[in-house]
Amino acid sequence: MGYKKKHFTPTVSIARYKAIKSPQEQHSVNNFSYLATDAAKSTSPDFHRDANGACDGCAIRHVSLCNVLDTQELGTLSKISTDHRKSAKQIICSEDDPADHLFNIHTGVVRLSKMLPDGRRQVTGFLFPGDFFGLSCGDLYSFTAEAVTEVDLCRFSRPKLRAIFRDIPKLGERVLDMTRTELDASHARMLLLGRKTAREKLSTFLLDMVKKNALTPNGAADETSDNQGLLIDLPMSRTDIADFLGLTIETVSRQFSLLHKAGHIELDGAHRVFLKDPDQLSALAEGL
Amino acid sequence: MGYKKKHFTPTVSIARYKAIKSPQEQHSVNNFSYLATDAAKSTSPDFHRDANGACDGCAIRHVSLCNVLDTQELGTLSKISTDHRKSAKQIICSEDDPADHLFNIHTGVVRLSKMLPDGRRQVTGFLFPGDFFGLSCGDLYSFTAEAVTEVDLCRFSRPKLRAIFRDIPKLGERVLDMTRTELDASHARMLLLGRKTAREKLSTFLLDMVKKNALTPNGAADETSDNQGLLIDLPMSRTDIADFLGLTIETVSRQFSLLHKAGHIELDGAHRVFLKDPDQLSALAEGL
DNA sequence: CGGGACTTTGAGCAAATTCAACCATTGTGG
DNA sequence: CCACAATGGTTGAATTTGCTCAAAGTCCCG
Repeated sequence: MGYKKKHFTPTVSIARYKAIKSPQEQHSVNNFSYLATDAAKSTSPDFHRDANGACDGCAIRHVSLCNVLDTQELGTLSKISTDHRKSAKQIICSEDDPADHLFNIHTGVVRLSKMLPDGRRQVTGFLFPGDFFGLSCGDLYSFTAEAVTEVDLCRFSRPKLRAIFRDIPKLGERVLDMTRTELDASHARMLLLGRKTAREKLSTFLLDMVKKNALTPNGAADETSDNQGLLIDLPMSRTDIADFLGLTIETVSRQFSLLHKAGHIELDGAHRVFLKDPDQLSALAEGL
Repeated sequence: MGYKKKHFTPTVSIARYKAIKSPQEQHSVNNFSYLATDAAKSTSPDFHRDANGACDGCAIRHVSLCNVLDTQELGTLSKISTDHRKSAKQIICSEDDPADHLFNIHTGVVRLSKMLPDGRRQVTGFLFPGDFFGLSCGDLYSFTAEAVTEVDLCRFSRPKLRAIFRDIPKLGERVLDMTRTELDASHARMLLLGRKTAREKLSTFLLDMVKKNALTPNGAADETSDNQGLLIDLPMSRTDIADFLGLTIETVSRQFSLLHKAGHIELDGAHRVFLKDPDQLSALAEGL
């Protein structure tokens, strides 16, 4: 862990550092259908607005930060938001850029990451529909956000949103609650990064993804009849998983193979995993 | 690195898991004078109250969450808080205990940590005067808090505080700001835990401690005249540092020695460090 | 001055990394 | 439509960082 890159390859690292700014590469990345509602598949950027431009019909209203608002308040909020679509691999915002906007994820998966000057990367989180990001404390983003799949976002201007927080205190409370939840999760991940073995890390990750899959609107965490096993989708690449867990792609790949050989999981391609016994995996995740 | 403890030694681990509940072992831990105000050295638990029990004279009022309140609001807050003193090594609250209280640190240093069933520990943070903790999102604490030095705390009942948040929205805003800052810091630490080498970890830690020392009331981050070098105190043990950085005590100790041999630091005992060239150390911390 | 807790240092080991080769999938251009 | 280049994933061999085990040195309080 924390092995320093010895032979620094500028092309690769700079490519990763600046990521891919060009908007045309949307191919070759799995577009998990469960991650998009039918509405979101339209070409219109106003994917979740009704005829009046209001958010009433938003599919993720019940899980996102808006879920504490009544229809009228939702109207106020919808007036200061605009909708945006990003294709897979596109950058949404970059570390050290001015933090002008807050983003709320409608469909798709986003990854947040931080980088060291030599290109070593840490993925600090994968975000799913209903999650928001961009509420940095400073004036600059402290992370880079990129689309893992095709993503639909609501974007808010930070100054305007701050004013609305003043008018609707319960919105601030809601954001505080969500931020606290994030902070708790990040402490759990520190335990993972600092103290868990590769096997424990991957087991923990798979179980976390079960929860995220379950939160997805069209919920894909398929549970077989009597709770024997779970099927999950992993939209992100092995590189993303490695950078999330503080490992290399080789180690991640090997641990997948080992979990398979040990009879804990089945693999259907690289992006679909069946957890044969979640309870047993949960024990592995804790080192038991 | 997430090496799993091979030879499980129950006595040690259980001692660490349950930590030391007995209140009488206060000896042998450095009591850094700069961490305590004169008032705090009195035996009275109401160390920062004036004659009316108000917080007007509180030495950390300007850095703690109370700094957005006027005198009257401070009065409201002081009515629902009680003061507590903990000696070094005492537990303040335990993981999975009901989260009834929020704590605000007046003097001293607190560590938050999480544990795995076999005793592996991750210190998720060191807290200094003005910091607060205990605002978990669930009903149970998600961490254990222990006194590193002798500590003075204000304690608030969570339900009562929640009511006050409703009355004084700017207090909620303030807490959100502080929580955001915490979250940013925790993302930076994920980068440290997942991607930095032992030397980079320790260098980063030392520089972080400079900032914390500077925030301390009697500020001990002594800066020599023309910015050549910084002197810092490290109240925590090598074990604490190791568990904070995801390393072993041996590795931490060796890295201290190596930084010394390389001419970057001077050591005065285990708990006082002189950083000869902070800028150079800062480069080391980033892997440059 | 003595004993316990903490820290430092040394020697060998092992988990995860680096380097390298091979395999699978997918999209492109002839 | 197929060959082939490109991207991503898997597997193997050798290396290395940081860990484990062990012993000696410090510091501090009683």
